[in-house]
Amino acid sequence: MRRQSSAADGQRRATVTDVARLAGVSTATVSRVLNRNYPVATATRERVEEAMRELGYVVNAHARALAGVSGRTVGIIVSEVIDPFYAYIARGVEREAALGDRLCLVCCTQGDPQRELAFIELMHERRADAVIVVGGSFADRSYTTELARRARELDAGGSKLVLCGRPPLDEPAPTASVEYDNEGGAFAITDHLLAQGHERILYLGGPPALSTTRERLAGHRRALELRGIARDPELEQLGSFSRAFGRRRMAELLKEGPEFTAVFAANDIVAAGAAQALEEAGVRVPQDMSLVGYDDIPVAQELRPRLTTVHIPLEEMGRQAVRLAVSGGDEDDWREQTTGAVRLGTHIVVRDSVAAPSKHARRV
Amino acid sequence: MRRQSSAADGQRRATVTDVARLAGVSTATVSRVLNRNYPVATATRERVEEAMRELGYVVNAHARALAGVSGRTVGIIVSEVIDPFYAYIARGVEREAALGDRLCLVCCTQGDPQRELAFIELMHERRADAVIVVGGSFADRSYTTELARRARELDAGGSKLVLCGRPPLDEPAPTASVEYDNEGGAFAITDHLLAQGHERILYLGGPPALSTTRERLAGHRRALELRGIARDPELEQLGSFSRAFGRRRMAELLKEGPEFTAVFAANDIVAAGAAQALEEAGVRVPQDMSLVGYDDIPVAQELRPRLTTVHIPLEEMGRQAVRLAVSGGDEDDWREQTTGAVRLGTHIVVRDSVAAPSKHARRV
DNA sequence: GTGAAAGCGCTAACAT
DNA sequence: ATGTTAGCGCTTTCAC
Repeated sequence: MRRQSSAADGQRRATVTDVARLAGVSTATVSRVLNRNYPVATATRERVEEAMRELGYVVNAHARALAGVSGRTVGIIVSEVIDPFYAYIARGVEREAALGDRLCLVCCTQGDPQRELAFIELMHERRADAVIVVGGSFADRSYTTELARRARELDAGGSKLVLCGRPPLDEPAPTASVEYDNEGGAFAITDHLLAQGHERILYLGGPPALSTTRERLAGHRRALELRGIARDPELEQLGSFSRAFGRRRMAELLKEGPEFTAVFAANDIVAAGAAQALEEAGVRVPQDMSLVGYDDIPVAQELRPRLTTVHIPLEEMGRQAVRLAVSGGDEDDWREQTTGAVRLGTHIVVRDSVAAPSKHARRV
Repeated sequence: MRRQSSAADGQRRATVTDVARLAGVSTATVSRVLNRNYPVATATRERVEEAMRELGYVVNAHARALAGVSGRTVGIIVSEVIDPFYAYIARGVEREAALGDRLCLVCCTQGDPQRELAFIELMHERRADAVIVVGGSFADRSYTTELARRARELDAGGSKLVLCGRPPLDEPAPTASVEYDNEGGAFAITDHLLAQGHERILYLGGPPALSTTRERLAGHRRALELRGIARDPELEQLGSFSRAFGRRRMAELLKEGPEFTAVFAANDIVAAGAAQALEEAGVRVPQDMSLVGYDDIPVAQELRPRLTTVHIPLEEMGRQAVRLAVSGGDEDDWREQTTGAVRLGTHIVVRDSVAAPSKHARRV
């Protein structure tokens, strides 16, 4: 015997057939009142609706999807939902999806590329209209190949893989992408520091292999070069994006490291950690040391002094990601291949954590 | 003609039938290698797997669900994903769901009860194994009735509605619930203030009609009573849970309001706003004014002075919510009705924002 | 305006 | 170990 319901006892949900019988009509009619996409006599409609109410009928989205209508779902894959960077993007995705009457399937990789791949597959199985992978990626050859394969499979089914906040695949593959001017933001904020007279700037944090780090570092270096400042490897202290890293490394460097008058933290979280280390070491910001971050998440405004950082239109990125992937909701596709790409701007927001370098030695 | 695919061109995804044909076996066999729940000759299995690879076959979760297997989905409804309170719970839900190979459907109500109801329906349509509604609720009669109805419908289908961080429905309904000792936490932290000698404590923020507010306020009042301190309506300044509210109302009260030596912000966000107003008014924390919050989200540690607040096991609440709802994954139900309820403890975490009231007038 | 019937892709008896 | 087949619940021609 087939298991009718997953619960302990064998209740059965009402189906269109039940509704049809009770209302004395055919299932086709029930379907028509359900979808209100076809004329149905008012009297009939009311009888059907009454029957549905009486039976506590709830349409089965799986059956509906199987019968050919879109599942109205978009998948979003982030590394961590409590990280504001991802959370804001997720919010944009959710809101835009909701506008198109879509629900979001979300999952967290916790930074594991293998999980990311597995989740893409899971969402494909669920026939998501789009699968949005968010955040930087590691430049691993076999990983990229796998990703491209998934993109092709998805595309072959009329779905789309969207890269959000990461560079396109080397390999050609049918993906859409939403980027932000990462390199430009890093360039701008470094230049801001340079303009204040800083020449020895510490770049702190960020996983070395992550695209996000590579791009920010590239912008930073370009700004240095443009002002004719030699790059000092000792001043590039990569690591991770954690608060703990920012605090620990900053403390170590303060104790025994190269000279510098400003810190460019790879993101605001790292900046928060660095700020704490600075505070604990009695180094005043910005008088003794300037500090900037990246991302402009809420903590930047909570720190004292308030953190000068680079703003990224995170929520908008999320929105664009779904717009790019789902061509106009119910309407028929207005273009052959919607394999688009958008690139949003970033800009620095000046707050209180930067000042001209102090004349005195910064070493305590 | 039926629309085979939603994309511009009419590609068709490979199905079990295609795989079966290419591998020269029956669809049953394909299904068997797919679910690895039945013996299949190694040679056959390899042939089938090869065929799948060749065809880029990806199983259709809808068809599978329709054929009787669980959709392996849990729904979670929060008011806002970027709010750490919800985000941490969501993380717990996601992680626990992932352990059972389930994906999360998440959506945001932005505080609108109507949207909440609508989302529950949507998730029911998708046959989620459980639907978890997170956060406080408004004590609206008709809303409660509707919620109870949804709970019954869900239950009738073998699914479950889980109330997470909110009190049970007045009306009897088949729901599971995960609560935290909200009243107790409020009692404890108020008592902490009282023990330091504060007698005039301002309770600031929180929507008056929200269950969360009611419970916290109740704990606050109980602590006052127990110490024989008369309650002063002027010292209960409810409002919202926003940072902006905390800042604005605090500023107003500082200018022209009742006397008080300590502030109990309804949550950490409000506390952050209040802290800013205090800072702007030149009132020092904790020397001139003590300040506490509720929730223990990251900002509490970022504020200076670090905020004394009440810790809630948010992530654990999320985990419990799914455990309660999904009885042991694949195994058959080991109990009749899993309509359980758990209540987790809260505790205050003492940091640096509280001191004994100053002898001098606090008014500036 | 409404009904009959053919699938959609998969799983699970039931045979063999 | 593998094949046959009957649904799962819905939408959608095609008739009437």
